[in-house]
Amino acid sequence: MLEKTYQPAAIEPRVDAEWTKAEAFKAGRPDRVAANAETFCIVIPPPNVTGSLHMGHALNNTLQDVLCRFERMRGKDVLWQPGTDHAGIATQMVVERKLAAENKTDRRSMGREAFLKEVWSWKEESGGTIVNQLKRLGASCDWSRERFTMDEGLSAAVRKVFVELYRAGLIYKDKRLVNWDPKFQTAISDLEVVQVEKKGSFKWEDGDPEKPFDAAALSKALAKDASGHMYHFRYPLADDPSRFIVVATTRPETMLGDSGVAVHPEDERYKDLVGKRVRLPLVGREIPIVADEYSDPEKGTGAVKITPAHDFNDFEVGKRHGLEQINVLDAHGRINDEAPEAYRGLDRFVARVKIVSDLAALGLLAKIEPTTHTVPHGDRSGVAIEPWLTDQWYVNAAELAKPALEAVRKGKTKFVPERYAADYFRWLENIQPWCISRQLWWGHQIPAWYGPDGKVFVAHDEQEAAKLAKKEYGKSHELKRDEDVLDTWFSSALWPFSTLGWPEKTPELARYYPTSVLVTGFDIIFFWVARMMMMGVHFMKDVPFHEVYIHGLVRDGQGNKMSKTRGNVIDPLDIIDGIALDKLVAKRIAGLDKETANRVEREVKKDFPEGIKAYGTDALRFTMAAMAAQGSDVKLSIDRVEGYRNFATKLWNAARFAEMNECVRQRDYDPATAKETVNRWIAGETERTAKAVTEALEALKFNEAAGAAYEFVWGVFCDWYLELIKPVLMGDESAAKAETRAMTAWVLDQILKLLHPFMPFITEELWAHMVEYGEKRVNMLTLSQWPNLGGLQSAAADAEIGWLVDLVSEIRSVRSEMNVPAGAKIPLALVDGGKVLRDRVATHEDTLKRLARIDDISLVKSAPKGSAIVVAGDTTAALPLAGIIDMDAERKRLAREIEKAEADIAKMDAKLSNPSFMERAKPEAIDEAKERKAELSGLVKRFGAALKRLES
RNA sequence: GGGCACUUAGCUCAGCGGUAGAGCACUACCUUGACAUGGUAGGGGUCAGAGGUUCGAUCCCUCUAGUGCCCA
Repeated sequence: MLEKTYQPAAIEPRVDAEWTKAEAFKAGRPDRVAANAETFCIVIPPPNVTGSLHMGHALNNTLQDVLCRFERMRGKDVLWQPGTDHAGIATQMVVERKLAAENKTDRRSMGREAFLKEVWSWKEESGGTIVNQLKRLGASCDWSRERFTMDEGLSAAVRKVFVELYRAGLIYKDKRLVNWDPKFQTAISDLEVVQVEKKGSFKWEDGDPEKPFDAAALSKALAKDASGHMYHFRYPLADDPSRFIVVATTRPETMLGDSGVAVHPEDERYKDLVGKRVRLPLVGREIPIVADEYSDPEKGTGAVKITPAHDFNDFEVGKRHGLEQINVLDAHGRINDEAPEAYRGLDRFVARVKIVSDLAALGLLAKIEPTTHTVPHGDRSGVAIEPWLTDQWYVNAAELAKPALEAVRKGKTKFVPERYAADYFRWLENIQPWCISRQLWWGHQIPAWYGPDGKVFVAHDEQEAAKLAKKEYGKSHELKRDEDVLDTWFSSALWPFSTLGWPEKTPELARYYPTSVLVTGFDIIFFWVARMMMMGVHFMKDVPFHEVYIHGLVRDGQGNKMSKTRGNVIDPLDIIDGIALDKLVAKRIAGLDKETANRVEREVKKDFPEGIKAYGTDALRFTMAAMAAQGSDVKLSIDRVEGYRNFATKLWNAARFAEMNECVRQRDYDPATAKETVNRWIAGETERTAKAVTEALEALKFNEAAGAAYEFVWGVFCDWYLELIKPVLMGDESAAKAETRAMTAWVLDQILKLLHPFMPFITEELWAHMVEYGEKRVNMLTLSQWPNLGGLQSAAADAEIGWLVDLVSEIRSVRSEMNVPAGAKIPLALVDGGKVLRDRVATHEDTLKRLARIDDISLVKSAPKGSAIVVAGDTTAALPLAGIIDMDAERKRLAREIEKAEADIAKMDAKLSNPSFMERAKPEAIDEAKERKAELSGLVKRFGAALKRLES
C-alpha cells in the first residue's frame, strides 16, 4: 500500500538509482536500433565547469528533459548529449584565487605546465558539481557519453578546425585594435564587452577668476567614477601658438597618443586650418589637422582629437589619412614608455587627472562638463576595457556567416519563437572579424609555431609544423609555439559534432547529426547558436539542428532579475530539498557589503519567514514547464511551486484511492470494450487529453501541454470520474465494478505516461507501485509507450455525463445559495421528463444522490409547490424545500437568473436580426447564436414558470 | 537614436475575430470511508487609452502613454 503522504525526498533517489541500473537513458538501445527507430538528439548547452546550478539551468534542462522523455516514450532512439565547457577566464580565475588562498605560488611563478596541472586537478575534484546537480533535476542525459571541451577528442576537433580554416584563409593573424581587458590582460571578443552608462557631476570652466581649477576636487570626483566627463583642450597651432583649436574628449589620457585632429570638410569654422599642424601639448609632437566626415560639426567643438591606437573610430580615421598609431598603454592599462617620462607607469585613471591638471596649469584646459556616455566594460572583470593595438588571431566570420544565414533563410533551421531569427540575421549580417586568441593559459593552445624569423607554421601538431618549417627553410630549426589559447566559444561552436566524435567518422555522428532541437536562452544566440551554425554548416555541410527553441529568463515572483546583489536568488536545490531561514539568509548575504546584507536579510525574513519547504524535483519541474509560455520570461514564485506540489500530492492520493479499491492493471486491457457510460466517457476524455498534450509538445508549447495534463488529472479524473464511480466501487461485485476497476487502472496508467516528461520521479514510482497486486510491468515507465489513442470518444457518453455533471453542479449551487446545510440530505423531483431522462436517472441514481446529497429522487409532472428550481440542459429539477428555504430569496434568485438570461437573449437577437450578420457571418457563428438563444429561452421559460408558481 | 516585445481579476500569467480563463490570494460552508498539501459554492475584469478595419475587436491595423529587452 502506498504511504499516506507523498514524500519526494524518499522516492527521488530510489527512482534515480533504478534508471541508472536499467541504463534507461543510453542512446542506441538495441531494441530501438533493431526497430529502426527514428533518432532524436539534443546537445546540452554545456554549463560552465566552474558553475553551479541556477534557475536558468533548471528551466533550460527541464524543457530539454521533457522533450527527451517524450520522444523516448514515443519509441525514438534518443541521445541527450551532456557535457561541460572549460570556461577559459572563469576557470583560470577560480584556480588562481584558490592558489592565493592556499598561499601557494602564483601562476606566473609556477609556470604554465605546473599551473595547468593545478587546473586539471581542480577540475577532477570540483568540476563535477553541476553535473551532479543536473542529475538531481532528473535530466535523462546519456551520462555515459559525457564530454568536456578540453578532453582529447574535442581538442583534436579544435585543432583540425583551426588548421583547416587557416589553410582556407578563413583564420588569419592581424594587428588590429582589440578589446583589451587590463585586469585579465587578455583580448576579449565584442560579445564579452558590455556597455555601461556613465554620468559625471564635475563642472569647471576657464575664465572665472572666482573659481580656479582645483585638481584635488577633480581627483576626488574621479576617484568615485573615472568616467562621465567631457574635457575640452586647447591645442595650439604649430605655426601660430597664439591660435588654438579646441578638441573635446572623454578620455584625456589618450591624448598622449594623439596623431591628428579631425574636422568636418564642410565645417566653415575650420576650413582654413585643414592641412595645418598643431603642437600636441605635454608631448610636443606636431600633428596634422585633417578633414574627415567622421567629425560631427554639431557635436562638441566640431574638432576631435585622433588617437588611432586607442579608439576604434580613430583607428579608421587614422588609416584614411595615414596617421601614426601610437600606443601609450601597457597590458595593465598603465602609461608606457612611448609617453613623456612624467606619465610613465601611471595607471590610466591616475594619468587622467594629472594630464588634465597639467593642461589646466598651462592654460590649455577650456572646460570640463558632466556628460552621459557609455563606457565599454569587460563582462567578467567589470573593468573598463581598452581598445588596444595587438597581434591577434581572427576568424573571417563574415564569410562563414553567409551559408549560416542562408540555412535559416531557407528554413533548414527554424527559430521558435520565430522572431528570434531576426536577431540572428541582424547580427550575422553585420558581423565583425571574430577575435579568437586569448592571452590565457587554460584553453586550447593555438596550433601555430614560429620559426626564428617569426614566420608562422599552422599545423595539427609539432611534428607537422617542423616538417613545414623544414620545407620552408631547407633545414630544421627550433620552433616556438604560440602562447595564446583559443576563445572558449571556439570549441563550443563545434559542440554539436565534436561531442559526437568528429573528426573521427563515428557511427554516432552519422546517426545523430544534425541534431533535432537546441534549447537555449536568447542571450546566447550570438555567442553560441550563430557560431554553431557557422561551424556546423561549414564542416558538416549541414545545419547542426533543425530547430532552436529560445526560452525566457527566470525572474523572481515580482519580475526582477535574480541577482546576488539584489539578494533574490533562489537556488533550485533549495526548492527541491527545502532550506531553513537562517541558512537561506546566510547564503544570500554571503559576500555582500554590510548595508546590502542588512537589506537582503530583512527582505528574506519577510518573504520567507519559515525558510523554504521541501517541494521536490517534480514540483519544480512542473512549475517550469507550466510557466514556460513561448517568448515569455518565467516569474517564479514559491506559491506557484507549492500549487504544483499539491498537484503531485493529488495524483498520489488518487493512485492511493485506486489501490485501495483494487483497481489493478489487467493484461492487454482494451478501453474500447467499456460498456458503462462513465467509463466510455473517461476513455474519450483520456484520448482527448493525450492528443492535446502530444500536439502541444510537438509544437514546443510546454505550458499548454502541462496545462492540459493538469486540468485532466485534477479537474476531470479526480474531481469527477473518481467521484462518479465511487457508488460502483462501493457496491457489490458486478461486471460494471470489474470494468470500472480495470478502466481506472488503465486511465491512471495513461496519466502516469502523460505526466512522466514533466514529473518523472513520482510517475515512475507510482508506475512501479501500482502493480503490486496486478499484472507485472514489462518496462519502466520511462521506457514505456506514449499513449497513442483513437476511437475512444463517444458523443452519447459525453452528453450523458455532461448532463450529470451539469445537474450536480446546479443542484450544489442552488443548495449553497439557499443556505441548505452542506450535510443535509434533501429530496429531488425531476419535472416532466421523457424516457431518456428516466433511463439516465436509473443509471446514475446512486451517483446523483451521493454527489448532490440527495436522499430521494422522484419523477413528477410539475414541480411541487414551494420548490427551488434547478435547470440543467433540458432538465428541470425541483428541490422541494418548503419550510427550509427562504421563498423570498428563491424568488429573487429566479428573477435574477431570468434577467441575466434575457440580457443574453437580447444580445443574440441583436445579432440574428442584423441582416449584415446573417449575410456575412460564418454559418457556424449563426448556428451558435441560434443554439444559444434556444438554450437561454428554455431557461427563461422554465424559471419563469417556477417564479409564477412561487408567486401564486 | 534604431529594433523587438509587453500592458487581461488583488498578485503572477495563459488565451482568443463571435458566451473573458488558470494558479495563488480572498469570502462562506464542510473533518462525507484517496486527499485539509483537501472538498463545495462564491466574489472579483468598460482585456492601458484613442481612432480605424469588420456584420462583429480583448484579439487585426494606426496613433498615444507606460514598462522591459536588444543594438548603436
